Amino acid sequence: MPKSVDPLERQEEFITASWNVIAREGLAAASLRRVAAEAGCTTGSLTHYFSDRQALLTATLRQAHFAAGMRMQHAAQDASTDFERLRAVLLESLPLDATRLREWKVWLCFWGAAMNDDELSNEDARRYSEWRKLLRTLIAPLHDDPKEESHLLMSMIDGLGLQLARSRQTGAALARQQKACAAALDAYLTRFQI
Amino acid sequence: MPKSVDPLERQEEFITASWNVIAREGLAAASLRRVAAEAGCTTGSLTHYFSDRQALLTATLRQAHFAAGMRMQHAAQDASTDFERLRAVLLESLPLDATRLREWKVWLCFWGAAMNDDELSNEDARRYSEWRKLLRTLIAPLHDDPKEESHLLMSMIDGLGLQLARSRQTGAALARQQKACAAALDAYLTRFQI
DNA sequence: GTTGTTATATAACAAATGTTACGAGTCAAG
DNA sequence: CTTGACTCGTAACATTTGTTATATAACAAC
Repeated sequence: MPKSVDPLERQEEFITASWNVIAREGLAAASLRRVAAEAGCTTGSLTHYFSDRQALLTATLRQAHFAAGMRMQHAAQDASTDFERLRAVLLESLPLDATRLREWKVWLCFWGAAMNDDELSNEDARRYSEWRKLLRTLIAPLHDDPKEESHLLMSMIDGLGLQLARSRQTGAALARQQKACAAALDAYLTRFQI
Repeated sequence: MPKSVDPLERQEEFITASWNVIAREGLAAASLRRVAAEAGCTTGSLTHYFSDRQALLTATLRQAHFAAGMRMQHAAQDASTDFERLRAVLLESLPLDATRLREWKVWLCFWGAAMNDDELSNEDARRYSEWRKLLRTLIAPLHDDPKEESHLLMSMIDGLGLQLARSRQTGAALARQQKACAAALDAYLTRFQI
């Protein structure tokens, strides 16, 4: 009956477009018209797949969280020891390359918006809860107080990531700062005898 | 000649109004009309003191940074030892009461906006630089590598503060979380032998 | 009291936004 | 070939926004 289009695939196209607009121009710039233009069509198509601007933004954040979660899972797979598994996931979570840096910057925009948006706040809380759970699982075999340990470690990761996300450095200076953050993480792990 | 009004005082009234609107309804809601209404007047008066919306927001962030800086300075004063001075400043920097929690939430909004706003980004960078400088000064007499030490410590503070700012807890649960963060800071200081 | 500067309100303007409705086009099922 | 569901572009709508201009009111200097 219909035109042969995979709705799921089409939705993801719009989500990608939305993500790119937000990364390049900020959350406020992600209007329906702007996102539709980025996807190469008009609002008519966009509103056919997302009832609301709200729905589009929520789906965009959710998709990003899902992708990040998959990356974490993948990072945990090829590691021989418990410690190496934890370290691999932590390093994967930091914005140490361009893609993840962009991701952190977009997250930062969403965190600000989530202050006054229940849907975004819920999606944020869900991701946060899963991340905390994963961290506790990874720390459990390494420490006898995984709760406090993961609390501190999660805060450290957030702080290091936030620093890089807010940084205005580019090129070599940025790369140096990213290296310093990775080194800081290792220093933390060493001195905390994890 | 003029109507007897202290321009500086009037500006601060608008800055306070802007701050309150942002804290309550988010950065996007801080339109000229909304801020003017919060201050009990119309845009005519507001634009008389701030040429732009940009100027208003930048001034709002700058004022908040100034106030926070003063608080830090004050917290450092009544401390007997170097360690106590550091600890007092760190505790003052965390969102451990309603006022500072509000402050962190607003900052989070501004950080997101600063991703695509050079003026806000500059003001953010200035504050960040001063905060790092203060931390290094406070750590210097306590540790032989104040640079790396302050880097880790600053990240930890950012992470703990961010966690509280993003938290949706209220009432007793929030108070518990705030206590846990203060305790986590102390645990960090102890185990890092600072 | 006259004058000139300042403070503020009102209003207008174009631009942009979210949302909704409508219509044309597309393609598979019958 | 016809029918009908799905896709999507066009367009209209009321709101809201930043910005600017203008007019009125207040008040100090003289």
